[in-house]
Amino acid sequence: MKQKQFPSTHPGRASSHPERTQLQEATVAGVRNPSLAEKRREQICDAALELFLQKGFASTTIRDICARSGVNQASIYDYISNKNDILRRLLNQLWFSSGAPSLPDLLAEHPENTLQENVAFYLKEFWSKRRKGTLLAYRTVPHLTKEDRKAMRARDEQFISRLAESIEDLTHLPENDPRTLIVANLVLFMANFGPLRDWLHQDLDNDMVADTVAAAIVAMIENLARYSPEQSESPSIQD
Amino acid sequence: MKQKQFPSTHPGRASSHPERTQLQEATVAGVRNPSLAEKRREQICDAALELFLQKGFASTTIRDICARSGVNQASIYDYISNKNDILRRLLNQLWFSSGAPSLPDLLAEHPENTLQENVAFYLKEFWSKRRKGTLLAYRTVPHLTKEDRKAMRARDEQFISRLAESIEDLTHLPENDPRTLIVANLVLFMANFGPLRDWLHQDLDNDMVADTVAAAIVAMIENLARYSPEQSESPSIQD
DNA sequence: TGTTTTGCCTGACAAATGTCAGCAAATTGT
DNA sequence: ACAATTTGCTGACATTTGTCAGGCAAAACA
Repeated sequence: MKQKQFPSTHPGRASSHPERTQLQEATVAGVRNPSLAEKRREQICDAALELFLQKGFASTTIRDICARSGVNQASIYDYISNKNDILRRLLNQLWFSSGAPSLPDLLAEHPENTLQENVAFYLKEFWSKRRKGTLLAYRTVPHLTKEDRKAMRARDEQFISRLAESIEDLTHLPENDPRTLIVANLVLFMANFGPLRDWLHQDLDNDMVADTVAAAIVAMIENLARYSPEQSESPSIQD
Repeated sequence: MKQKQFPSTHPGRASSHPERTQLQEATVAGVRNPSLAEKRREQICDAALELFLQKGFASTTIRDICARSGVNQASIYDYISNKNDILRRLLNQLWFSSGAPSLPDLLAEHPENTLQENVAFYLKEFWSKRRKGTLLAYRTVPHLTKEDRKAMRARDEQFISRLAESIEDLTHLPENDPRTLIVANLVLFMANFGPLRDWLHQDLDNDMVADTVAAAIVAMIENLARYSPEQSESPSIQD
């Protein structure tokens, strides 16, 4: 109940994993029953997410979260170790393990579709499954530690380099051409387009936006391929 | 010194201007000398901006701002009326009157350049002149009032519809085709690309990114033009 | 039924925060 | 040099905040 126990007090331990694939969650020993603890943590995180998106992290109080989740102000510390811990747990589930697909996987699994179709599908999935994660991440950067930011960037860069490889294949650009990286960045960025802009713009049809953006991405990639050194004439992008 | 005087206590007055073109700044009568007041306000805003971007709005305290700007904790209220007022003043100068050019103007003033050159120039200017404004805006949304958000959106939408008109001209798409609007949105969004992503990615050459993004935008627009109903064969985009 | 365990909650504390009253210091005008 | 005005500042206020100690009731167990 009272005694919390912090993870990896061994200082050398954390850095033995060179790339952490998640953010460190404090282990809290307030409540014995693990399934109950999990259930409460879910309540807490659900409430916190809504509030963080609505009012921002810093001006959401523990009292707000308790009121909304129905958990008592004292009890909450039996399930989470502090306010930042809630944020980390949220990012773990929304940023690191959101159900959003990856474009390279999609291309490999559905070669029967055109590039444009696959990209459009990818965008729609991403926008619906990662909306909140993206919003939360972009808005709470200042409240994250340097290490957490680094872990998040690492995750993104992993996506991006896989994407860059795909683009390399599509365009036949050489491996060291930085433009594949840039375009990969751009694609990921456009995948964020919906969530990030929705505070500004909510009156456009989502599917049509996705289709237009997909067309734009395809045009981008085709344009890159057109100036590839290996194939200067209309390369075969359609797979 | 002590007496503050708040603007437009007449409730009906503010809404007589249908589109406010800035955010409401409280008039503070603490200090008589207007140039001194302006100088102090600048100190305060400069310090506040750095801190807001570093630590976020809510967790930056008035004491932080005072320490950094050299203004006394009590005196600060002789120059600004409250913490939110600082944010509004910052957004007024960084969002509403940043020196960033508009792409339609650029196209009109420099018809001797290619579309790609103009777009690339636009992006570089935007990224350098509007970087902080964009970051600040996107991160502080939750702390703005509904009216303020509306005013900011209005500003953006004004840009976007002018841009959509330009794209209409370039692509010869009909006026009611929503894709021009979507592409205009995308262009503005990509103009935000640099600032927003720099917490994730700082190791790419800025100019090369701008050139590649410009190429992507041009490809997007050409692609749109290619399927325009009026000109189905390679339309003349180069001006 | 009596005891022990487990989860919940009332109440509170120390620290931090936005805000300012009222006075001291400096500047200005004469 | 003096008075009047303008600016700067010490110190403090009421609140809000994150966090928890310690007790209480219900459930599990004997």
